[in-house]
Amino acid sequence: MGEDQVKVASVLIPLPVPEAFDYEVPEGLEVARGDQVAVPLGPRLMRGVVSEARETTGSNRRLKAIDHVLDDPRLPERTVDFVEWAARWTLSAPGEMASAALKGLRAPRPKPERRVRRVGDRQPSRPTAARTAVLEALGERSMPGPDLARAAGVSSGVVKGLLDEGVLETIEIEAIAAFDAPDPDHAPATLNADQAAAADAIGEAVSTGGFKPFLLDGVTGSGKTEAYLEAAARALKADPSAQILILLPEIALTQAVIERITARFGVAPAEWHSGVAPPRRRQVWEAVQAGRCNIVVGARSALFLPYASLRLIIVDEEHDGSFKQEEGLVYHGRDLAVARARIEEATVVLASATPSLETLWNAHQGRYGWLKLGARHGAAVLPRVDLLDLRPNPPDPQTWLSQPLREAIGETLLKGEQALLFLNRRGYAPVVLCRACGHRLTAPDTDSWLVEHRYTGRLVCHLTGFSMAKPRICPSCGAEDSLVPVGPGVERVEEEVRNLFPDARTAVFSSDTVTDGKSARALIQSMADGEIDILVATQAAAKGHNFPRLTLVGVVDADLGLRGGDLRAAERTFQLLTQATGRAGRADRPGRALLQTWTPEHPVLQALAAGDRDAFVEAEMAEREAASLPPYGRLAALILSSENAMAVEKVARELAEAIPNAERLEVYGPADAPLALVRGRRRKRLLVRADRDVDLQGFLRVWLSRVKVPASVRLNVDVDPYSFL
DNA sequence: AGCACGCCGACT
DNA sequence: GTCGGCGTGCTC
Repeated sequence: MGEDQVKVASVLIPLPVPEAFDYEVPEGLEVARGDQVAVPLGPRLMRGVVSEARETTGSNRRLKAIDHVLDDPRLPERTVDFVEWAARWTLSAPGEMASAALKGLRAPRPKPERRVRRVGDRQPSRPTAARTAVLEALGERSMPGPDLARAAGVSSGVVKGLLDEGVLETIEIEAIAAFDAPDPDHAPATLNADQAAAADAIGEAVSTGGFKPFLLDGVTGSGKTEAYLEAAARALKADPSAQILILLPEIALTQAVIERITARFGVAPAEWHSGVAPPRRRQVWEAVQAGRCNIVVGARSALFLPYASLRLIIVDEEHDGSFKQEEGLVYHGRDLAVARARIEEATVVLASATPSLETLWNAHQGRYGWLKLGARHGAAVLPRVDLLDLRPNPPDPQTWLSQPLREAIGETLLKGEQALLFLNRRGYAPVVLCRACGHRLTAPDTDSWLVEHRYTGRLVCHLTGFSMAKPRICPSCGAEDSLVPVGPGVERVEEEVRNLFPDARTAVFSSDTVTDGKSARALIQSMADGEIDILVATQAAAKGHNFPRLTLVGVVDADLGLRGGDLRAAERTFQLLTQATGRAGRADRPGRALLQTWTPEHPVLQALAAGDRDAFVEAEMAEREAASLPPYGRLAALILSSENAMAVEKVARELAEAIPNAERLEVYGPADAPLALVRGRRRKRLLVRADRDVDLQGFLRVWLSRVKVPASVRLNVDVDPYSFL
C-alpha cells in the first residue's frame, strides 16, 4: 500500500476553507498549476483551479480523483501567484480569491455564428431566377442565411432549398470578439515639460521591466491622464503585446476615460466592471488571457483578470475610498494593484491630486518614484480658497447659506457664470425629530438615522436602503404632525437657493438624481451648455467632471467630515474639499471657493485656504507618527456580527481571552461597533494595532485558530481597514 | 456555500 | 408513533 508513485493535484475550490484540497490525478490526465478542473466535492462537481501538481508516494488519506479538465483557458502562473498572495494578505480563503479570478466565466460562450456558403461549384438542378439571384448575391463569401435571402430579395425558403440540394452548406464560425490593437501613434498629445518627464520615466520603467512603483502627483487639471496615456503609448511601442490596466474608483468615471483613450489610440479599450454584461465579460476575460486585448479600463475587480503579459497598471484617483472593498472579500484595490505589479514584475502608477498619506509616505521613503506635475494645463489657475467664518455671519434659522455666500452666488449669476454648492449629504434632511418628545427616527433594525427625501417623499436608511413613508404620528409618543426635518441635505439647500434666486435654474447632483452614466452625462452636458446656473451637489459631482463656466464653489458645511473623529477624517475631508474646490475655474476664468465653517482655525481648513497641501500632510503625518497609526503602524479590524446578541458576546469574550502574546502590538476591544445594530445583527468590534515590522497577518492567523466561531456568528477580518463603522 | 446529520414539537 | 424545524459540521 502506498508504494506506488501517485500524481496529486492541490485544487483551489470556491469555499471558505483555509487551504486547497488534494485530488488524485487519474492515469493519462495532465494537469498543471492554473488549469481549471472539475472535481467531486461531496455529492457534486465543482470548478476549481489547480495550485500545484506533484508526484507523491502514497498518502494517509484516500483522495478522490479529478473528474476532468475544463475546456476553459488556464490561469497564467502569475495570476495564481497573485491570488494566493492576496488570500494570505487579507486572511481570506484562497479558493474564494481564486473564484474572483474566474468571475468572467459565468456566461456561456457566445453561440457560434451559422453561415452559408457555396459547395464547390455545384449548380442547382433547376436554376430559377430566385436561385440564381441567391448565388449571385453570395459569390465566394459566406454569410448568415437570413442576410443572404434579404440581399437576394427572395424568401428564406429559396436558401433552404439550395441547402437541401447540397448547393449551399452551413458552416459555424466561432465568435471571437475582436479587440483591435491600439495605435500608439494615433493622436499623440502635446505635453508640457513635467508631463513629458513623467511619461519618460514611466515609459522607461516599463521597457526596462521589473517591478517599479510611481506616485504621479499633480493638481486637478495638471494633465495626469495625458501623461499616463503617453506612457502607455510608449509601452505599446516598445512591446505591442504589452497589456495595460487602468483602474478607476467608480464606474461613473469610466466613460470619460474611455473616450480619452479611444481618442488617443484610435481604439476603444476593454471595459471591466459590474455594469458589463456577462457574455461580454467572457469575451474580455478570454481575450485578456490570450493576450488579444491590450488596454483594460476597470474597477478594482479587473485586478483579478488573467493577464498574459501585464506591463503597466495605472491606479487613477488612488486616494479614493471606493478602491476599498468592504463586502465579501475585503481588500484595497490600490494595495493589491501594487502587489500585482510586484508579482508581474510590472510598473504601477498611483495617480492623484491628493494622494493618500500611505502613498505619500512611500514616496517620501523613496520606495515609490515621485513624479510631480506642476501648473494647471493651459491658462487655468487653481481657485482662490477663502474660509467663511460663520460665527460673525450665522445663517438665519432654518437656512444654511450665510450672507457673504449668498452675495457671492448673486455676483456669479450676474456675470452669467455658474455656481456649485457642495454638501456631502444626500436627501432633504439627515435627521427627522419629534418636536413633542425629541425622538429621532431610525430604521427598525439598524442604528442609523432615517434621512428625509422630499423628491420621493420617503424616509430612507442610507446604510441598508430601507425606506418608509413619513408617518403623521410620532412612533414614540404618538403626537400628531410633530415630526420635523433637522439639518440640511442637498435637496434642502436647493430649496433655499430657489427661494433666494427664483430666476436661477437649479439642479441637484447626487447619487439619487444621477443614478447611471447616462443621467450623469446628461447633467454634465446641461452644465456645459449653461442650462444650469446653480448646481447643488454631493461628492458624486466632486470627481473628475469638468465644468468650464463654473467659477464659484461654495462648501456649505466644511466642518462636516471633520466631526467623525476617525483615523482618516482629516485626510478624507482634505481630499474631498480639494476635489470639490478644484471644480472652479478650470477654463480661463479665475475661480474661487468659499468654505463655510464654525472652526476656521482647524488645521485642515487652514491648509485648504492656504493651498498648502504639504502643511496639511506634515501636520497629519506628525499626529499619525505620535500615535503609531498608519502609515507608521498597521491596523486590522475584527467585526463580529450575529442576529443572536448572546452569541456575539460569547465569541467576543473568547477572542479576548485567546489573544496571543505579542510585542509592539496591541488589541483594543471588544466594544460595540459604532453601528451596533445593522439589519437586525448585533455587532462588536476588536481593533489590532501593530508596528510596521510586526507580522500582523501571522498574529491574526494564530489568534483566530484558537477560537471556534459558530456558524451563527460572522467574523469579518479587515486588514488595513478604511472605514471604522 | 451546499448538503447531511441530528435532536425536539404538531400531525396522520 | 412519524415529518420536519434549522443548529452544527464537513467537504480532499
